[in-house]
Amino acid sequence: MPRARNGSVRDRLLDAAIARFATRGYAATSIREIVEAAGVTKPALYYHFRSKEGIYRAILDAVADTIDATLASSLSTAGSVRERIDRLFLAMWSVFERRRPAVRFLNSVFWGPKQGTPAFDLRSVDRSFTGALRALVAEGMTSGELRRADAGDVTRILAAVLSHSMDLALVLPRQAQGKAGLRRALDLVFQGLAVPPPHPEIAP
Amino acid sequence: MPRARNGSVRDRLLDAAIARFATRGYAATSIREIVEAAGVTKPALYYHFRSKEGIYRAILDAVADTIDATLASSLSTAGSVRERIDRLFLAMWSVFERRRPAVRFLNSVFWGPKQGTPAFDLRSVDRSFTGALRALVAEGMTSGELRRADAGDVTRILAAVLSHSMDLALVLPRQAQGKAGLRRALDLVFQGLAVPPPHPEIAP
DNA sequence: GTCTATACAATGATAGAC
DNA sequence: GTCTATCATTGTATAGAC
Repeated sequence: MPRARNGSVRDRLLDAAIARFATRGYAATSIREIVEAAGVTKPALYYHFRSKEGIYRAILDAVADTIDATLASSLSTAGSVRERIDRLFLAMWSVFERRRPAVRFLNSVFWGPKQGTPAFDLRSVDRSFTGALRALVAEGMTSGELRRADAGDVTRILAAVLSHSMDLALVLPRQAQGKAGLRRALDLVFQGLAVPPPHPEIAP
Repeated sequence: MPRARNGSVRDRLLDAAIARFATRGYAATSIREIVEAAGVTKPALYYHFRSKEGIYRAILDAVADTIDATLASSLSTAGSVRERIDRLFLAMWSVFERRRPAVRFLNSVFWGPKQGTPAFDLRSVDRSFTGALRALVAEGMTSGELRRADAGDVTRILAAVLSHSMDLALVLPRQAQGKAGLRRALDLVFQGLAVPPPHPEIAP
């Protein structure tokens, strides 16, 4: 007999599937596990999502939409380029904290092996984010706020910092530094890790 | 009838399993796929590795050993801290290029969801690398070569750059920049992305 | 919309011959 | 060491009652 739970059957199925897909992976998660965790039976899942692939797509669609919306709403042009990059990254971090299992799942789909899943193209989400960041970087170079360098290189470094912060929080929480650590990391990459050489004007 | 191939049956099984585990994941890869790709039958795999888990462990053991050995052999104390960090990273990049599928698999085991696999602790490999890098960072701060900051923060930034370079090469090869890109990224993070403020000594 | 019961394919693993 | 043949289990999915 199914156990009574809060929320609609559909939402409980989604939550259960997200949790399992995120921690055990898509291929290793069975329909049986999902429906038991949701407190329903198999036909309920097939009624709402048609197939295992169906619930997979529903999850990815939703989280991709969340990210796109966050991106769109955090791209105001107020402030310096540095301030706008900070704002973008902290908005992404908030999504990550609010929807941790879903973001973890999306991350594993994007970077991980194809676990017998049909192609679900997340590159458009990546392009939206990378494109926005790269535009900010290019603007910073034009305005003289950022050092002139390859805009792609700089974009990749910034993306690496955000991505690695999330990965650490997911896999090695004891090493993770949270939002404050992300801020410190941004400070460091903008400032540079090396001690700067003496300024040319005061050299003999 | 099994197809004749080069190499021992054991090695062919390992190669086939690595390729499948790296691209499709552990859980989504069946014994049948592995043995067919290797040109042998199932009992051959069970003879050499006892179980699916056995071949999984054999692969991870081997690649973890390779990384540990690379780490140990690239830690000479010659040169500046910056030169030694470059040397360490480029050595890791070489392992990555030589054993791309195996490293990809190891990466997915470390960062990805547990795909129904028993615990295989790769944290010791991570600690070896992170520990060596962090020691270099601390030395650079003591000697005045690196800006004083939290050594953990700096270590994480450097690790992020290496990790993200590899991830890009695996998943988005068109965006990846290879070894030269890794060098440029290191230059940028040491130098800093921002234009430095005017030197204090020449300020009014 | 959700259930009970079940169909049917694929999987990990093994016995026993050679 | 490697094969053929086979097994028990698990997996996705569906029919039909309510």
